[in-house]
Order: sequence, then structure tokens, then C-alpha cells
Amino acid sequence: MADANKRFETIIEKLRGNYYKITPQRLAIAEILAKSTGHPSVEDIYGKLRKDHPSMSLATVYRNVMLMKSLGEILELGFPDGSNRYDGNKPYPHPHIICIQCGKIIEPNLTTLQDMTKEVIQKTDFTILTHQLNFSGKCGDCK
Amino acid sequence: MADANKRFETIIEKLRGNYYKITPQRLAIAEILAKSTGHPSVEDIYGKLRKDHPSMSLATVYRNVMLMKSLGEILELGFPDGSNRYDGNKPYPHPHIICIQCGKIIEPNLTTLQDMTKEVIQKTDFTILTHQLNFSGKCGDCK
DNA sequence: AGTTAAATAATACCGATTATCATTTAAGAC
DNA sequence: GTCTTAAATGATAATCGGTATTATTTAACT
Repeated sequence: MADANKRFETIIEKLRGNYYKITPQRLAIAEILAKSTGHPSVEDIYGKLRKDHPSMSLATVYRNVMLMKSLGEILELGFPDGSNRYDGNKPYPHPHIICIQCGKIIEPNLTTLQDMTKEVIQKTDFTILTHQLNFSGKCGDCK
Repeated sequence: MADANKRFETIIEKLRGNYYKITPQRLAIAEILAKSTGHPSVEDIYGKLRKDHPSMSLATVYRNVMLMKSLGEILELGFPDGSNRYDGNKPYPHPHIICIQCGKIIEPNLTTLQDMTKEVIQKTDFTILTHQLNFSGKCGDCK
């Protein structure tokens, strides 16, 4: 929770530092993203906002999620099924393992990822800016 | 090209083996997927078909691309920008490196990928069925 | 050639996202 | 605290990729 507050402050400071206005809508959206432990979709975020901010427009949620993403403060997860979800806690690329049955997601710490990035740099002439790494399968409970 | 013909035959045999009818539309779609060296979208495939099969419906292209995908004969690539593209040559998961400027795609052979899959299996209780691995950056020509 | 279930063409529909635009408001100047 | 103004918002229309529907056609097997 202390972490979540810090993330929230970081997001707001990034907005302020880029001369974006600090609106109640932005505070509410940033708070949900910073505090959510899962990977909410835009609709999920919109749903959570409805009780405290019943007049908030869905378009505002889309606009601000995109804004925070473009500022590098939240990570967009393009899932194999085509849905987009967001991570406000770890805004840098990291691997996900998704259960195709129950939807559970875990985020393993893979030491070999460093080696692979090195191999890519060594074998190509690309400057790598980001990556996406998802495994799909069945979790222990579902198989 | 010999490879492409072999892939084409493999796809058609897979259809035949599962009692799907061999229609001129399926032959044409399979041919394009087997022979294309890039990563065409459904619209790309539809566009290429229009000259020889002007009456083909876009829905038929969608249906058959999905069918061949479900039979494991083509790979769907969910790109970071949200677009779906297809690979009829290498229907198994493999890494892609995408240039965000010119769109060039290369498919490196990463020896460390085996190690990483092992690490995932060892660190989780998941049965891994597939994966998705894309790097984004700028290629040598674009930077 | 005849039969029949599957496949197709045409198009309506759907859900996620984006664009438009009139109205409201945060932030800085006074 | 009020004023000003550009930015942000709410409401909603438009767009776009993909799916569903349905009448018609056809591949595969008698």
C-alpha cells in the first residue's frame, strides 16, 4: 500500500511535470491504476469509478489511460485474446504467464531474460526499445 | 519455393484429413499463406485475392484464416499496435523483432529461448502451451 | 445425374476505440 | 478572490476489425 501511494505520487508528478492539469478525474484514474494489483481493462477502471464519480465519461478514462501510457507510467498488456489490460504498478516490460482456463496471471522473475536480450542485441543491428513476452497454458489448479 | 509448395500441400492435406471440403477459395487462401514471405493481415490476403477471385467475400477469408489457425497450420501474430498478422510458413511460435519506424520484421534464432522456457517450467506449476515474444525497436537502417 | 450437408457471398451486427464539439474548469495573472 | 484562457471533460456519433445471419451454391459421395 505504501508502494501504491508512491506510484500514485509518481504518476501525478509526471503529469504535473509535463504541464498537464491535475483534474479530479485524473486523480481518480491514477489512484485506481496505482492501487490495483491485477491487470484492469479500461472497462474495469470505468466500472470502479462509477460509484465515486458517476458522471465520468468512458472517453475520459480512455484518454487518460492513453496519456499515462504515453508518459511511460503504465504498461499496456496486449493479450493473446486481443484484449488490452493495464499495469500501473510495474510500468516496464515484464513477462506474464496466463492461464487460458481461469485467466490467472503470474509475473515470474526470469533470470534468463537478460541473456536473451543480450543475444538479440548481439545477433541484430536493432536498438531494442521494448518487448512483450507472454506464455499461455494451464495453471496447476486448472489442469 | 519448393518449401512453399510443400507448405501448401501440408495445409491442404490437413484440411482434407479433417474432412473439410477443398474449395477453390480455400486453395487460393492456402496458396497465398504458404507462399507469402512476409506477415500478411486478413486485408492483405483479401487484396491479393481480388484479381483472381473478384467475387470472394471478406468473411470467407476471415473464416478460413481462423480455420487454418485452429488446425495449427498458420500462426497468428498479435502485434504491439493491435493488428493481427499471419505466418503460413512457420506455424509454430517464434520470436519477432519489429522496427517501429519502417515496419521491417526479422525472426532471429535465439538459443537462450530454450533456457527461458525451462526456467518458466521450473519456476511455475503451469503447463505451457504456447508463447509470444516480440521485441520492438529501430533497425540499423532507421536509426 | 442426384442428394445433402457444408461452404460461400452479401450484408447486418457488435464491441472496442477514436473523433467531434459544446460546455466546464484548472492554473496562472492580476 | 476574480478574470482569462487554453486544456479537459461529457455526451455521443463515427469508425474499424471482426463475427453472425441467411439465402444460395457447391464439393463429395451415392
